[in-house]
Amino acid sequence: MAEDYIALNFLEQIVEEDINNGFPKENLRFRFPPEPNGYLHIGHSKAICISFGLGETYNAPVNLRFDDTNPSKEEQEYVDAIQEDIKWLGYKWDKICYSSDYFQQLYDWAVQLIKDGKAYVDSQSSEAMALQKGTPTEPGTNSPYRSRSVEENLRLFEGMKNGEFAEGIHVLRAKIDMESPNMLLRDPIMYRVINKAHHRTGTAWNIYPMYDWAHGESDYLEQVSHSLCSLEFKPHRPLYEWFVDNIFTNGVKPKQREFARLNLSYTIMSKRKLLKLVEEGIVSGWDDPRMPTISGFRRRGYTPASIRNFIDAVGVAKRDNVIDVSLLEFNIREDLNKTAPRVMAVLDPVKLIIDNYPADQEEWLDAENNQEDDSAGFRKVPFSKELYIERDDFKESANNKYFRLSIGKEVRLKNAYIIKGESVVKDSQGTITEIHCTYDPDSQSGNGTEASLRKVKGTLHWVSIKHAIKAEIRLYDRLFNHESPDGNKDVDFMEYLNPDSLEVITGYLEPSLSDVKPLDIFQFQRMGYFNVDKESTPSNLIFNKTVGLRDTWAKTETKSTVVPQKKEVPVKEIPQIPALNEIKKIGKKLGQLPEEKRLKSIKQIQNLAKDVDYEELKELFNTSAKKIGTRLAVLETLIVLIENGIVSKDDADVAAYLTEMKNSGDSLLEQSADMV
RNA sequence: UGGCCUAUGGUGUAACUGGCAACACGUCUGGUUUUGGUCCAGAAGAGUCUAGGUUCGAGCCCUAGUAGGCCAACCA
Repeated sequence: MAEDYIALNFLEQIVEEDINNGFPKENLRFRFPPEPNGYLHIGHSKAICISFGLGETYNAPVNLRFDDTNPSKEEQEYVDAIQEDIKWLGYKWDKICYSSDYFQQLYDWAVQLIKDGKAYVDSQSSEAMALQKGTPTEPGTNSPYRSRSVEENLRLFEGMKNGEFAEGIHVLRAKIDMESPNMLLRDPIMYRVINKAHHRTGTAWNIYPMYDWAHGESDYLEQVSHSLCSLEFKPHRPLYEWFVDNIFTNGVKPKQREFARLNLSYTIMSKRKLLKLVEEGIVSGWDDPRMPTISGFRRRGYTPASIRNFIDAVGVAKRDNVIDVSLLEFNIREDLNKTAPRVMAVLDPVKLIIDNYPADQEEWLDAENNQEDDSAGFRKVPFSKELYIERDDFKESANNKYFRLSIGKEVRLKNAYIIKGESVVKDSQGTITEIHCTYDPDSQSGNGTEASLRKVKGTLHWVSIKHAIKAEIRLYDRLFNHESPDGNKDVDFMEYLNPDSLEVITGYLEPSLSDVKPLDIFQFQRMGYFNVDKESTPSNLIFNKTVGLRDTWAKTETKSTVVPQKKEVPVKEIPQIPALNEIKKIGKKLGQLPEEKRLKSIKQIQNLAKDVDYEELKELFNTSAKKIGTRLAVLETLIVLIENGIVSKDDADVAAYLTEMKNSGDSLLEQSADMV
């Protein structure tokens, strides 16, 4: 039993428990309930993977339900995009549902609640109602309309439905408890009048249900067993249950449970804010490759597997989290490494001339498509006298940490020959315009000669100038410069926009790339993964940089040049820990530290001690005797306070304490106490 | 000043009815390599927010703090 235990997340444990308690497995049903008012983002993919994932593991149906109860924000475009994204992720829903399908049933139930005396029509302004609602710390007060007769409520509610009232005149409220500590239970609004056409029901309705009234009832109608949502709905749960309990007759009673939503560093996850980026033209659309939307990632070259693996790695729990983008990047690299064909492309070209290669000669050499995949085969790449290589791959003179081309040194041209740097030509500005080299004709890749097997320090990618094809290359950087762009209430997230998030350059590609199709993905060797943009055409090729290769060289290089800049801890503000807490923390291990480290820690403590209040410290005088470390820290702190004249060593409590320490039987304590 | 939730290496998650704090990313070494990629081997990094308590034994249970989050839309 113990060996085959697999760690379940807390939601899986809940389902598992329910099954163990007799809930029939075949009644399991889940749902994903997006509001069609924007595109799905990477945060939604967590919710999708949770509910659809549970569906897969239990072979249970999962509904896709559009939570379309607010006609003023919702559109068909979003309905279509959402479906495409879920399908692309590889999930299949059982039924497509719409909350709007339940408008009539919801209305009938509302009438029933009115008849039961559990709902009433309120006719105050929203301001007046807000006032009566109270605050989180003060109870609310009842509406003067709270005790309207059932008949009047019924008449008014029907009038609302029939369009007899303008928006804002009347609302239907549940009659629960205006004094509840849970604000949501203070007679929540169930229906409001909205005179706007709905994307599905047209003008049939003049009243629309609020989220809380519609959601649980929709779950119940669909017989959803576990309704999983993010943590901010936790306080809604009692309301969810109140509504369901009041209309429940038989069948499965749905159960809401909440998990922490996903946050990604350096990005925002609010649909409202993403919409703003789209509307203000900061990005080209919801699917701009810089957007954290599922469609943006798709366009950027991310694969469904990479996103699902990412979500899997992230886990499910209940605490606030910020996932480092590097985890996402790891997952896309891991997936693409296995599958992406390797090609050669030069993005920042400098001309390389092979002096001893015949001017009129060209060769078509064999190149392996993917060394991670034996079945990927080979292709031909053209080689000639004049090539492009990356400007970064040459230095006139370099130390032996540099594995690339320099004068007098040898490197291999990938899939081709070993060359040796000979000379350079520069323009008047001193910029290198040509690099001249010689090649070893016997060293051709794969021909098995001794020369071809010679080890050289590095290998460069290249393209033959004559054969190269041009392409527009779009390089992306993070959209925001701040780790949590919407984490600061005082600063508008737009201020953190990275002005350099998009760079467009021209790249030179090997000719095998001339017939690519949108969304094809390649590894440009030594550079990164790139995919063909959806706007690309054969006459105007466009590639997106999906993600760079891991680059330990770039890391060591910047490290040695930028040396002193101690990597600034990302802006996340570290709260100032009160000095005494810090001391206690350090003190805890003090007893078991080796001499040298202990002295260092004590120095730290002495430093912090300046900010310690004596009264606070005094409470620690009776720390239990077995906690040597904490006792020592307290003692050292006290000594500083005495030295600074904050407290006298003749003070009764202090003197008693010092005596106790001197006779504590611990050499460290005694030693320190003796110094006073 | 109310209610609810949360607290484990830099980050994220584990630790099954209390039993040597584990995994992944990231970081650092070294090896392999015709990608400074991949792969392989290894290392450092927390003693579980604090203080008490229960227990032979606490990350887990109890009490009290502290810190952070959520809640006062006719949004979802």
